[in-house]
Amino acid sequence: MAGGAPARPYLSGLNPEQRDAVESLEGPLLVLAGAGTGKTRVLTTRIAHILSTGRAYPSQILAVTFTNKAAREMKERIHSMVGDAVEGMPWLGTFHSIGVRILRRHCELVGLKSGFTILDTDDQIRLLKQLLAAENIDEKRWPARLLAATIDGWKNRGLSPDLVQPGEGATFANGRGQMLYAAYQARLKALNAVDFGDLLLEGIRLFREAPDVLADYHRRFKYLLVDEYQDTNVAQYLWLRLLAQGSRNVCCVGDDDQSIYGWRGAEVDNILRFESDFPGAKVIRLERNYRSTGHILAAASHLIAHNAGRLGKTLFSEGVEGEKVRVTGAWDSGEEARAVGEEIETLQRAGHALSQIAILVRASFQMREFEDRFVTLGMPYRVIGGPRFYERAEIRDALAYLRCVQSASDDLAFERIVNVPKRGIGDATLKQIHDLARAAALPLQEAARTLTESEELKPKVRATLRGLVQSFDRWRVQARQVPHTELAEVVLDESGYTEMWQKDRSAEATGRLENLKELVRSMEPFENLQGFLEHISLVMDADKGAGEDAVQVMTLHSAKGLEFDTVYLPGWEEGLFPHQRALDEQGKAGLEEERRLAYVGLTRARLSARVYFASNRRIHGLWNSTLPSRFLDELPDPHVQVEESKGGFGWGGSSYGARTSGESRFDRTTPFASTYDTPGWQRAQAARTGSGNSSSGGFSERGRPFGRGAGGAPVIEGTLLAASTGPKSAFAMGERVFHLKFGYGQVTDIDGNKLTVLFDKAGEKRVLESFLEKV
DNA sequence: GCCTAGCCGATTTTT
DNA sequence: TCGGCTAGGC
Repeated sequence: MAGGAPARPYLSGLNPEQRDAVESLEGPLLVLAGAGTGKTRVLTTRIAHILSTGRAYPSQILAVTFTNKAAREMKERIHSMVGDAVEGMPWLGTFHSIGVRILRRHCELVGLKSGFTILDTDDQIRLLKQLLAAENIDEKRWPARLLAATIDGWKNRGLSPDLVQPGEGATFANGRGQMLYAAYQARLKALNAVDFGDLLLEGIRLFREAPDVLADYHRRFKYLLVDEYQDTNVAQYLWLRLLAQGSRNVCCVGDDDQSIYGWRGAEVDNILRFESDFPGAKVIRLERNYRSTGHILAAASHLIAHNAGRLGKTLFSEGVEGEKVRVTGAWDSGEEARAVGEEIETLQRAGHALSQIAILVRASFQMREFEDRFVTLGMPYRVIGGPRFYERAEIRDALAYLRCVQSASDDLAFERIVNVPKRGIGDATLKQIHDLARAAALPLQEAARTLTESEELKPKVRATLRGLVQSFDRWRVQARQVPHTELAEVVLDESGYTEMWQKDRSAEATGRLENLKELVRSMEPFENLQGFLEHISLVMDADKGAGEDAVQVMTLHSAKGLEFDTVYLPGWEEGLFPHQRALDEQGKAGLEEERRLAYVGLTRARLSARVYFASNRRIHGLWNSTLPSRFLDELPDPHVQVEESKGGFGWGGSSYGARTSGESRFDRTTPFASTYDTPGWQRAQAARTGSGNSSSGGFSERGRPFGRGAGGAPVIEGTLLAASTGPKSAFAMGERVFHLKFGYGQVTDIDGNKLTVLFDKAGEKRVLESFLEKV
């Protein structure tokens, strides 16, 4: 086979480094893949290469990602290269889904029974609340959330209760943290349940305590691949290292400059240490960027160069220089949103696809202002992130019902729905059920049954509780007779759950009912209820409405791995970005992670990156005067263009031209001199709203100083508007031009900064001048 | 057992 | 400023 060297079409089109990364199959390999350097392509091609050279069967490849989305995409891309062979890759998935898969096969070895349940954060917190109550710990002072986070932190670091340092265990509830952790683990075992952290931790324990099991996996996995290695935490690292000790053919792909999840346990150290962890490891750097234009790449590279402790990469591109990174100051967050909204309208009129425009914010509260603006403008937008489908209350309630049907011993599920919809079974009754359950060592459902057979409950409560228990009995019988989707409908109807939302007059109720229908629909591909439930806790994200043409609004964190033609980066102000808390809690490390976040933001842009900052922002309801982010000063002059916000009031600082040494480009040169209730401000407010009512605005009573300096742009709106109409086009009719996406073409019409170009390949398009290069 | 007024806290998020 | 959660009244 090797001699015949059949044509390998998938290898063509790879650059030399990428090709090296694909073909270096033996031994440990670290691929340092900068932003936009074709990392996913390398991973998927490598798998295709392993398969098509016959070095391993699909079932002998372990490929791990962090998110289901990444796993799905990888699967799709491999499929497009090697076809159905990918169907035989059971070990392509997230750390957690592979973790469960392994645990399910050997659960008895770690003290779990088959069919154990996986708790999500919500269940986890309810469990911890019970523990805290049992220990008489004031939940006000020591919230269950905090304990959950602490325990998660320990699990992320691979620490079981006995390994937690006594000093650390003392941090929660006056030294009872460790004890609570141990108690929590004991409760989980009793419930035959695990949480997300356990999926890895118990796996590690399994491998350590059952060497023959580990050896079996060593024989099985000939090749291991890990995506986003910079995001792995200690537990994932340990888990992986144990598995990789077999073949040692482990390939980790990542970018230390894009490590932005330190706060949830990711250890950049894992990637920095790779070479010492895996002696003889080969390191390949992917530095050729295929995504962004020259100015954007240069700006991002200079920014990230301010971080110490990097492995260091120098990204370069062979593309056009493109447009400079634009930095725009706005007076306040409202003006920021208005300016962005206006720009997007212009782009839209020029034929720019809205789905190729993204607004990336540091914190989700920033989204609101943009949403409000878009609603006013009638601009289609889509918020990415937020509560996911399976996290919604109605979905979890529905799932809890189904879990109760599936397993009469699922206490957490029973507890969740015993009084949803309200049936008059309150805390007092629940406590009785609990007490009996504990005393008789029964599941809650059985304890409830026993209780209804006694005289202890009031007749009314007794009847409803008995009704519920009998319903579950009935549904369990039906589960064996009707398809699981039908069963779900029956359960939701007969339990009164659907009715509860039908009666609800609130705005969200219709959406919730929709979601319930969607849930039932999503059950269809599964064979039975059990199969569905096993899957649901780990893999359930509805990627609905991805196709529509709308502006994408999301946090910087959720933008990682994505790319857009035009990216807006608002809110670059000290305190917000870098975020004050990151600085307070993590110091220099926090600052560097924030800087990586800025780097991630900039490198999402293909053609245009537009940074904004506001001089005034409302935080927790109070107006604060803010300073431009230090990151702005770290953007190199030659690649940046600084502007005042159009059609507004600017940011109130000096003009940016005169920068003397040591001084920020954005330092204010004039001290605060005025207040919100100056005639100028009121006139401006009136002009802006068009109402002419000078008492509108609502800021005046605060009497905050504002920083409009004499050196700033003119205050009168009209002046700036006139200026923003812009100079004549730099292009001439008939001129040859280049566009990064459409290629070469000829200018056929000029309308301000919007040009019509007849492209050689793409035909006639209306495009913005800034996307064009002279040739 | 349910309803509602007041209090507290308010980055980032996957599984 | 706003929303989620808790305690206390009915």
